[in-house]
Order: sequence, then C-alpha cells, then structure tokens
Amino acid sequence: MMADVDAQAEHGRPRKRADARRNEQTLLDAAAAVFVAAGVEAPVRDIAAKAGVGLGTIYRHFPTRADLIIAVYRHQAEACAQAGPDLLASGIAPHLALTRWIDLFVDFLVTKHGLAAALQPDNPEYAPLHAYILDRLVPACAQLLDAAVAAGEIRSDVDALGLMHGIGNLCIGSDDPNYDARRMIELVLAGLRTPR
Amino acid sequence: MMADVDAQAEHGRPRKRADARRNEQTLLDAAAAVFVAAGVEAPVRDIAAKAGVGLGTIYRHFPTRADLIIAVYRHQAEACAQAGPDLLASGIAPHLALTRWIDLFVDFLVTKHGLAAALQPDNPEYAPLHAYILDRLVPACAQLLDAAVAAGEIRSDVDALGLMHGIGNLCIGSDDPNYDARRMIELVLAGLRTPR
DNA sequence: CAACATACGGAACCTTGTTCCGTCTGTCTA
DNA sequence: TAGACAGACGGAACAAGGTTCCGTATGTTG
Repeated sequence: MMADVDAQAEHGRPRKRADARRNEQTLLDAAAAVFVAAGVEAPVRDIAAKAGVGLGTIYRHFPTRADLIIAVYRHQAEACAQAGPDLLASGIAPHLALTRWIDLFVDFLVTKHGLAAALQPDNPEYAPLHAYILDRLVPACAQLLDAAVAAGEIRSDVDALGLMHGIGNLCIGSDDPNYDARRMIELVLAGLRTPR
Repeated sequence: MMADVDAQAEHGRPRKRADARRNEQTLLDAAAAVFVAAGVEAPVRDIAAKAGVGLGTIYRHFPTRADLIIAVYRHQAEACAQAGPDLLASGIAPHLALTRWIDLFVDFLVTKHGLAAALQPDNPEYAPLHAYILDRLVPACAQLLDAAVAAGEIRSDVDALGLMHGIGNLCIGSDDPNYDARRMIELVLAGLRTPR
C-alpha cells in the first residue's frame, strides 16, 4: 500500500501541521526564557503561560520535562560532544585536552540553573535527559580519558561514566557564592594525575 | 535530691504531657523505619500513618521535615562530629586523620537514602538540616583541615565548608551501582595532597 | 468547500505539603 | 474524686504542581 509520494515519505513520518510546528518553536523559545529566569525545574504551567499555549499542547510536544530540556540545550550539548575529538586532534597533551573538555562541560552545566541537580539518575522524570547525556557526552569523555590513560598521564582506575557523574554532582549548588565547584573539580583532576 | 516540685524547673520549660512525649518517640521510630524503606523524602503522610497519628501531630512535633531528620540522625551526627577531635588526638598524621574522618562522614551519608541530596542548601525545606551540619560537622572538618595544612601535608586553598559541600555532592546517587562515590572522593583527597 | 485527521485549550484529577480548628484528654487543684 | 483548662489530637480543607482527557477548533486534502 501507500504508494503515495508526499512530503512525509522524505523523513518517514507524516509532516506536521503548520500550527504544530509553530507552537513547538514558540515553546522552545518560551522554555529557554523561563529556564534562564527560574531554572529548569520551573512549573510546566509557567512555560505554557509564557508561550501562550494550553497545558495539553506542551505535553503533546514534549511528553516529559526532560524532552523539553534536551530540545532546548541540544545544540550546546552537541557542541560539547564535538569538542572532544577536536581537542584530542589539536595536538595538546591528552590530559590537557581532558581538562579543557571538562571545563567546557562544567561551563555548560553551571550556566543552567538546576540542570546539574536534574541529572541525578534516580529521578525518573529526567530519565530521557540522562540517557541523552550517556549517549552523547559520556563517549566523548571516554575517548579523552582513554587517550590520557594510554599516554600514561593519569591513573587508569576511573571510568568515564563515574567521572561524569562525579563532575556533574560537583556542579550542583554552584550558585552558592560560598561554594566553588571548579576548585573541587580541579582537585579531582589533580587526583587523577596522581599515581595509584 | 532537692525539692524539685516540678520537673520542669530543671530545664526551664514546662514538662510536656505524657501523650505528647509518647507520640514524639513513636514518630521518631516510625520516621526512622520509613526513611530506611523509602528515603528521607518519603511523604509526611506515610510517616504519620506508620506512626498511627494524624498529620497535625507530626507537624506540631516537627515543624519541618528537616527537624525530623535531624532528630532521627542526631546521635550518629554527633558521633561523627566527636570523632574529629578524637582522630586528631590519636597521634596519626593529620592528613590521615582527615581521610579517616571523611570516611566516617561518607559512611554516614551513603547509608541514608536521599540524605546527601537533601543537603543541597538551595532547598528551603531543609534549611534547618543544613544549619545543623554547618554548626556541628563543618567545624570538626575545619579542625582536621587546619591541622593537615599546618603540617604542610595538604594544599591550603580549600576551606572546610567547600570541601564538605563537595564531598556531600559526590555522595549523591551512591545507590547507583555504576557510580562509586568513594572513588571520586579518593581522587579529591589525592588532589588535596598535591602541591598548588 | 466538505470532510477528516490533527492539534488545541483547559477543566479535572492526583499527589504531597501545610494550615486550621473543633474535639478530646492529661494534669492540677479544690 | 470531680471540675476546669491548657495542651494535644485528628483530619478536613486548601495550595501547588504534574498529568490526563476530551470537546472544540482548525489545517489540509481531495
């Protein structure tokens, strides 16, 4: 059946209605604004209100809050993932590349109020977000880590997943002026360079 | 003994009614059980139900969840605070004493599902808990830290508050079998011993 | 332009925290 | 022991936020 050749065939699923596409973009913009103003845990109602749409609409486009967060930050996250191979290819020492990359990751996290806390894997609401990070960022980290281990620059008893989890954790609460997440992360990295 | 007509005179405030004291203990026991089974973020109603009391009763005895948590774990927290001076007096190298003490602190945290996450200072619900930790545990840590710095064993650019915050953060999610909080903390401590 | 699939809005429901007040009960005194 | 009352009790009621559902509205297509 379905010998019809309409736009849907091009990407395998039916093309969305124009108003739906418009609303999706409106929601992304509204969500980005609300996340900046109130953190990624802002009430769904606030985002819907900001976008001027009903609650049903937001849930139809983004079934979970995590989907919305991913959509809003996908570009930045991809850039971060991409930076891994680039740094590695740049010719600097692997452990330096790793340090720089973690800097990028930390920048990404600390500039998004509440994002680090949301990354906790135990909260089922954020499972898709977690899966996304695992999928895109952990491999990038692993590549850098492996290179540094291979170069004998860091200890070999730490895995990328655990390191990312730890770094992410250390970023939680970085709004607090009495807490310097970067210093703690600096300690972790110094510890990494220490012999077992 | 002196003519203490009224037991209240001994501590300055009126003696509580017998049923109130009984309920307080019942609530502590119920809370401890529920915390073990469902974490420290378990619904207040569950604790009240387990204790067989009404909601009003639990709020009268413990105005915030943090008060209840503190009451349940006070003994263990005090023991941890006390261990600081003891370790320092035991004659081992200060940095070793610090390491051991942090081990105790981590033990305390990782055995209480959700407690580390609750320590985040941004959640106003847990403000009293946070204040308590600041009051009792941070000074203990500071003493050990100072001793190790004075002995020239660790770098001097880390403060007790930030270190505790970081260690606490690293303990979040330690239920996850793929995450080893202790290894991350080991890295931090190794980093501490590294020259600036 | 008619018909239909799709999308929309928001009321309604669920869970959890928190307050409030009518009722009940220790405790104290006469 | 009885009466009075401060103190404690239970739980209904309210607030806030997440999520579902369905009657209505509107692109899209033939």
